[in-house]
Amino acid sequence: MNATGKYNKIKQVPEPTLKRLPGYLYYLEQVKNAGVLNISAPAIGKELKCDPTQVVKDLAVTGVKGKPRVGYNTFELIQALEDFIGYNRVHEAFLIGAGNLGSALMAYQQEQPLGLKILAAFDIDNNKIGRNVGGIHILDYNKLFNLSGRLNVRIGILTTPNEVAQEVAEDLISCGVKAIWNFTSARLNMPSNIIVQDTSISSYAAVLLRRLNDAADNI
Amino acid sequence: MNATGKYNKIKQVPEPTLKRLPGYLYYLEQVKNAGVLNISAPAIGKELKCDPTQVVKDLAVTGVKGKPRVGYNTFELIQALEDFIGYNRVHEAFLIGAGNLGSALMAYQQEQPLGLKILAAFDIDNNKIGRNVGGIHILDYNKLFNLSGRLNVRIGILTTPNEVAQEVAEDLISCGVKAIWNFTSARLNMPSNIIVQDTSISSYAAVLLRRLNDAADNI
DNA sequence: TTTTATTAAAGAAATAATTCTTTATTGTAT
DNA sequence: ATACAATAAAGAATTATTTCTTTAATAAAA
Repeated sequence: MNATGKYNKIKQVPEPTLKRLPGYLYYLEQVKNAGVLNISAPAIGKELKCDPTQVVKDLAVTGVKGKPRVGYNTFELIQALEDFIGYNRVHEAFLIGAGNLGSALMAYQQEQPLGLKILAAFDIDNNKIGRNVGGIHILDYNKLFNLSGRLNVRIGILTTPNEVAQEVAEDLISCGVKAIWNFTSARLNMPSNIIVQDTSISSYAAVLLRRLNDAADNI
Repeated sequence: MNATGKYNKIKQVPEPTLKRLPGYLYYLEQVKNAGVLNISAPAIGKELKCDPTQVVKDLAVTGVKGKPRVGYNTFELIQALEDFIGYNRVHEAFLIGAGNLGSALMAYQQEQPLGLKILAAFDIDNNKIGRNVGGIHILDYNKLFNLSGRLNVRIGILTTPNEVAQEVAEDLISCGVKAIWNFTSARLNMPSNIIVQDTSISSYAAVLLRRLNDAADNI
């Protein structure tokens, strides 16, 4: 039962749509900076090389209404997309595993906002502990439990070696984390109420390599 | 017309399947190291928390045949997966943009093989040029054209700022690159014969944030 | 040897996502 | 004013992907 008092089916927005939203946002920022007040779905579709009706459907998830012959209000659309994704709220996160990938993410979020604020990073390597990457301190992993008791961090970023991924993920949820952004290749075994977002770089590499191979086969 | 002399529909393997393959491979390596000679689809499915028939369908793309009541030969399956993805061939790549993300990828591929060999990285920043990350030299971007003339590199990894992504991508294809692994948020405008693999970190962040928000709505 | 349980493989059904079609709206031009 | 063209929105059809069902094969047990 939700706030409206009705049992309504939770119609989750499809993942492909969600993934396209930051792309629209990036383009719309450009458009806004160019001083364009209104933009139509066909115009967006043409620029982003995708179907205009798909643009309309994707943008509809934000609830913003466009006007025929005018399009959407650029500013309103940007605002709505940011709201919908969650960029206008503060999402605090811990990062575990300050290796290459972890450090990169810490540095990256400085220049490219991802909508989350990494409060601290944790590692077990004494060479890393105490250092600072992208404004984020790397702390001893043992301090995770103590620190999470005081803060209410709901997002854990997992950039550890594959071997310890499951173990660390379990630690994170025992610290109150509700969503895990998993960059390892390990498939995590988590309770159903925990959100796991797998982002395996090697998966993308595999797709690329295979597609290249397909192309070579069909010359 | 292909090698068999028949016009057969190029049935591309679905992207979701391709993305799952490295996961199987990672798990199978573990299993092999544990000395297990045969493994069944239900066993894999149970461990990886996915449908056993999907495992069967996914593995079928490699052409490996399993035996009823026995499963698949672990070694044969690993070999076939590596072959199918393309890990057993050398895929040379150039990386453009040795910033945070680019450097991370260079360092990362040392410890976590992605099936490709980054021959060199390029940047326009004099502070980066001449340095070495993960065994890869960072060269002046102007040298790209000269170097690509001598080497036959088919993969370009794009980790530049969004603003120059399109321009650099065009340079890459004029250098003979056939596939672009695009880490920027820019939507690239490329000829249809060029393979573009978009891997936007912010897309994943967006999905995670939204799902977390969905969960909060339904408490 | 015969039965039984397990499993891969192939096909069917269901679901999810995209693309296509129609309708209604609205600003612009006549 | 009136007609026209462009466009958002809603729904239908198509396509892709996943899940379910059936079948056939095979090793192990009786």
